[in-house]
Amino acid sequence: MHAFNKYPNPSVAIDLVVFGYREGKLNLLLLNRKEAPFQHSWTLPGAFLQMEELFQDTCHRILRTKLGLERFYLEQLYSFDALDRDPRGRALSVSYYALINPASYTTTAGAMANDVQWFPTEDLPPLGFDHASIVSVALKRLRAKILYHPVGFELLEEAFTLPELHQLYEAVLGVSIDRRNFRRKILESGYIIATGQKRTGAKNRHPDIYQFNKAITPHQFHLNIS
Amino acid sequence: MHAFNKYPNPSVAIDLVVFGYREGKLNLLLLNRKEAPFQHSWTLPGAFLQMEELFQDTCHRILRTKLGLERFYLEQLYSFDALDRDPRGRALSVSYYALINPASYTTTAGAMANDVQWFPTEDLPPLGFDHASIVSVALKRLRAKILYHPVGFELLEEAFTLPELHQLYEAVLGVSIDRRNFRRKILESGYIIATGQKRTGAKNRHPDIYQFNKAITPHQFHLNIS
DNA sequence: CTTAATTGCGTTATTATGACGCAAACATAC
DNA sequence: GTATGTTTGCGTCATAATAACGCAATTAAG
Repeated sequence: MHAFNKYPNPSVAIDLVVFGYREGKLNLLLLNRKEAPFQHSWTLPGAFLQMEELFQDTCHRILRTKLGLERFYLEQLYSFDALDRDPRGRALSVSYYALINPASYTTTAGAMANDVQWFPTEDLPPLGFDHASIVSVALKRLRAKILYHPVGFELLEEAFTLPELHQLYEAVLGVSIDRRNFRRKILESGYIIATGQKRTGAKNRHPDIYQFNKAITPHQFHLNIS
Repeated sequence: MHAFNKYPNPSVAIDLVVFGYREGKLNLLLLNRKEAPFQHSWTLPGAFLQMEELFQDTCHRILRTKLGLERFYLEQLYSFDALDRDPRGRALSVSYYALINPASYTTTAGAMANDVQWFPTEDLPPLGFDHASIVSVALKRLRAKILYHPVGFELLEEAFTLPELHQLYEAVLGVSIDRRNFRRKILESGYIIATGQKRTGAKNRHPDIYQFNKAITPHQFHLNIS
């Protein structure tokens, strides 16, 4: 496999915006770079696209090998092209975003895992390269997507309660949503099914445990947050 | 400007899905290739990204120089990465879609303009490369976008009537929309303003002429087609 | 001055939404 | 066992949005 046009080609990086929901807040997995440029700066985990790789292959390489993540939702975000986005020379970034459940993430599994840390999205450190713009686009995309498509579940355990899902939506969107109307909308969508079990332990009423309904045909629902 | 990572880099093509509204139908501008690969096949107009170019620069180069288009709406669509999408070797495609008003397009202005032709989207010829998938993604995007964002106007003249806009929406979405409810929704959105003039010539009642309201603050409207 | 077609405006039944009330469930304290 | 404080689950109701129409005004042609 080889490139073929007579002009020189830019480098192509794949950068990942990895979202996780922790302690009631939307978090981002950032990497502390060990080498220049942006040494000791926080950046999005990424890698250069290899000649034989699909974008998804590179994403999997980063998520699995470098970070030690096995289960994730992955979607292409946007491609970035600023001429000066990498001080080493011309480098495009084809960026993806991933949704993971942090509980299934052991921080020691991957090659980079020790240099990686969760940050709440509302309290991010300065980011190297143009990664702040990438994060901004990713947040906008996630907030738009979660209103109409069933992606919230990707950030939770397989079994979850409606109050948990409700708090997740409030954290992601940054607004407060009426608990009872939220329940009605989500249940009417058919995307979640009760398991019959209840989450025990709390000192108040034990909420029902639900699961994502994999059997349902994909469709939009409308959460209509104003 | 130069690439810098130690591995060879893939070629990066920019491919354009150019939409136009002609004779009551949504059309696509396709290019008949003069050289291999896919000689004599219809393809999306495109070019290779040059080292100093932004994606938009390449898009403008294609639209202005090659096709002779001056006014257009342009938005990044998606990036494509199949290993075999170009028989010459590894080539990514960062694709954009453009909305233009075909009436403002003289088919002789650009370098490629003579090899270019409009095709209704529901009757496309076989396309070279992976351009059929790109078109499919573009159609999906346009149909989703036109429901909530004011992009329909980009396909019409500056001055247009509500029946024209109505037919455009029906053509793009491929569904029939109640004329009177459509009028109400669009007018309530505030995105169009009456000029006070009427389109003359028809043998029936002359419809009012409207313009896109550039002064309005961007917001979503909900056309809610089911 | 009809006729046929299209535009613009309006009505109404139905549905969806937002803002709540309230009892059931649970652990803890008494 | 009973009371208390808190959260969950279910339901109500006024209001807004929607879908499905009716109908008169407007125009050129007959």
